[in-house]
Amino acid sequence: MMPHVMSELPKAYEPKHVEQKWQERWLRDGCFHADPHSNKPAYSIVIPPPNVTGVLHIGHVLNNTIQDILARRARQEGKEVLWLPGTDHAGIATQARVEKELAKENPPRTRFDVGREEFVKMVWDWKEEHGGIIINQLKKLGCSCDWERERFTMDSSYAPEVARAFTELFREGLIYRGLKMVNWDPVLLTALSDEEVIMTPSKSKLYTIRYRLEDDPEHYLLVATTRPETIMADVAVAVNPNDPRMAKWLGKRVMRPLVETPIPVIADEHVEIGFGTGALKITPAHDRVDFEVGVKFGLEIIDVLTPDGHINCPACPELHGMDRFEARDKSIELIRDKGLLEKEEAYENNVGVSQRSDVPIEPRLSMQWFLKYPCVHEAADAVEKGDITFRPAHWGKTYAHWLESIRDWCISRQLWWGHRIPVWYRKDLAEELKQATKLDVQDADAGRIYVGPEPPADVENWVQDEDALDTWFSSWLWPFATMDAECRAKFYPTTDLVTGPDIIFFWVARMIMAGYRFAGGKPFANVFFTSIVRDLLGRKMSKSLGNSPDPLDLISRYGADGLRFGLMRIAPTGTDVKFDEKQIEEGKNFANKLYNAVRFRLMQGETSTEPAPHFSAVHLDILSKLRDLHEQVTEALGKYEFNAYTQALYSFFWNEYCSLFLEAVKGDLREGADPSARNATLATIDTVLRHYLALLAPIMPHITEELWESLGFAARHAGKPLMLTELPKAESLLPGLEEEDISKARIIAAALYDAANRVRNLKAEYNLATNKNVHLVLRPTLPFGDDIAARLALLAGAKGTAIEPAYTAPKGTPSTLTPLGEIFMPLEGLVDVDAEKARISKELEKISTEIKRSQAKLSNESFVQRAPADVVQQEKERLADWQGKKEHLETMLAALG
RNA sequence: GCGAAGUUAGCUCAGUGGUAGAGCACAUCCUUCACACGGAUGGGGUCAUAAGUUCGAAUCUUAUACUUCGUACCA
Repeated sequence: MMPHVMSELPKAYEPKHVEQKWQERWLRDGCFHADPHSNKPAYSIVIPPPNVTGVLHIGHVLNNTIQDILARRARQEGKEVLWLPGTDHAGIATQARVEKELAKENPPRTRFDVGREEFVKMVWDWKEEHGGIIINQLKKLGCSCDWERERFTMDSSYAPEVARAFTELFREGLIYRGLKMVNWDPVLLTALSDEEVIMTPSKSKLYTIRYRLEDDPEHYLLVATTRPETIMADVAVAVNPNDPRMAKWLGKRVMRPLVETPIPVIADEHVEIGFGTGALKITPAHDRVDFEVGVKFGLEIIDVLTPDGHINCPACPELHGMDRFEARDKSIELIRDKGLLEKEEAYENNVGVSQRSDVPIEPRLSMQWFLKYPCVHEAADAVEKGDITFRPAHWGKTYAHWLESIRDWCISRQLWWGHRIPVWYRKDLAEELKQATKLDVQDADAGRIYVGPEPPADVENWVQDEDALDTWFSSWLWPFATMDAECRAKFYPTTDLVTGPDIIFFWVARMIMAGYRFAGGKPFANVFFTSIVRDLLGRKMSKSLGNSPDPLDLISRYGADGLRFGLMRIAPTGTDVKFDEKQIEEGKNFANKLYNAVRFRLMQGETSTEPAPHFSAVHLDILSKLRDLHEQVTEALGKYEFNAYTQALYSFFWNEYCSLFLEAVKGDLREGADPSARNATLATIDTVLRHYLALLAPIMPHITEELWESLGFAARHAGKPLMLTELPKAESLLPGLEEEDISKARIIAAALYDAANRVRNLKAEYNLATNKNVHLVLRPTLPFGDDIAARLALLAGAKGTAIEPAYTAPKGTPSTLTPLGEIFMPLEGLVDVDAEKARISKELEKISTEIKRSQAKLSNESFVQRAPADVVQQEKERLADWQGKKEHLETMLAALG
């Protein structure tokens, strides 16, 4: 590349075209493709499949950037990498999406108007048309997934796995149909699992109601409730048998306040003595605990609610047909009118809310399919014993706790979109089977029902179950159901799983169980739980709050690389992260810095990949720091510390390379410079860039690829893209050098940079403009190379540095003590003795406090005796250093008179 | 109720026993031929509070307060 061409490059980096170009090229060249026949060691990740209805949000960016870093780094390390992408059919969300479209039609329609078959077809059509959105967004982020292997949880290759899993678990007796209390969503009209119900503290009222004694209406029992609208379904009042105040009521009967009927007072330990009035109304149809009590006492179950949450109680015409919340107020009105309301008070309790529809769920007695979880012990052991590693480790506790108190999973949903339950009922027994309170493998053996991945041969004599399976019943198979036999042989179990801790039960725990049950072992070796991204007020990102930044918008303004880098830089390993767009801007600024540093190199002519000859301490210094960077990067990634990884890359490049090294060597590149200095500097730059771009590539894949090519490095690797080029070895830096020489060089370089800082500082103290060219005189105390004085002048913004071991400064000349030696800054005719006196006095003051502190420490007997020798030694040196400075300043002050 | 994580500069966060850090923001200066998406300098912190362990604590222990999350059958 010719210099004059490069200098025509724009001054600011424009990510848009570069990123698009490389995304296309990577795809064109099949760079993301995983080869199951490769003899390289395998590295694999399956993507947590986003909902097919989803659009990319900032959580996805965090999650997938991490996966991409891991995958890209693994490729550089010579692994055969599979990152398997795909989407989840997301039963409820997707069905709701299409139902919404139907409702918008004129006239509006429901799925029942359309019919099951037609409706499912409509959802498929919708999926084909809109389902690719999030996949395309992931591509824009630069994700290096093997897109040829994109999977969908309802693919023709995936669905049979789901049915097979169901069938096997059924045959094993782990799946059964039963009439049980479930969480019922009155809006979506389906059962939900316990995990889909969010317990939400909410403000409600606690009503205390009088239940009159059957034989003696003047006396009444007080009962507290938050749900008076279900009072017509009361079948008993329970008190604690150990409650002395309640003993007299036992065996009596009281009148139910609405739809008046006598009901018994029974004794049950469930009732807490100190709470409320000590008496609990028992409504078995509408409360989980009450249901258990009802079963225990053989009580009647009276259901007074319709599936959609309206009162169904013709015996109470005032409430019949009313919405459950309106009925709550109305029922209290009726009770008050009867003089049966003792009091009402404000109250806060936990209400179960549907995760999907956001309305309070109803406990409801319902016929559903349930799963007793398989391989619970194996799953618990795997994490407990470290066969699967959780990071951060503390999530293991949450996981173990859930497994300990695990309850059967309600897996049937009253939906149409999803995997239909692979169960068929004999037509001639249909009515009988419908009523059966329990169906299991015995009924299949008896030929009453049929369960299998394929429909029964004489399907016309059977009728299939209407329900679909919970979406998670398909996603829990994801790590292996997405792979064919060949792929499984190479890539299962997967290496890493990267996901949010919010789906530890929904997904992670269930996948582990499924792995042991169906795939012969754990599904992954490591789980990395990301932080949850919040807004600056600490709130969760949500559509309704409108606080969720659009990643596509961020990409268009900061570049995908900038977004990735900025986000990683603030993503801590264990806690939540507050999203601040300023941080993303940092990522963009960094990309620009990198681009310009490379542009600067390109202006100097062609690059080479020859090893760098070492000309000066500054060259050795930067190469040695680069070697450290290799180590830091490897260590940080090994510990999944992505912010440490990013921070190390950032500070090496910006501070060490650009601010110090490049500024120190610029003189070598100017006209008339020593040719060997020029060669050494260019070769060092090329070496640094070659290694650095490779280290940075996993997190900023596009810009590094572009610069790698511009610098001509790709051409030297047979045109291979950086992403497929093996990582340069740290050991190739500084070959054949003694560590002692390297550390000497680092000491000199550090002294140089420190001295430059002190001079700049001195200039600022004298209010000299940065661009004011002063002269420096150095009285050296450290042996260093010939080039150092010139570099000092360059770094400090001086015209030159004269080395004069016997220099005597004119009175009042500003000076500073540096590790290189004493540096004077003669100012022609501008010496302000008073100002200099003041400056020195101020500095002396600071130093005195440091000396005092240090002396106090060293005169402490127990410190000197008990602290390790090196710490004491260090403290002594520190004190000596301060004292030297003090003497120097005092001499100067004295000289000023 | 129980459990977990957190509390460090105005903001977002690093920092696990030995002189408190980064970036942003702020103030002053600089458009010097890679970069103003930049450079230089500077101000700014009783490391939530209290007690303890230690020669020495942001760091280890314990308690307290607050924040967030998970979990529990409280009408």
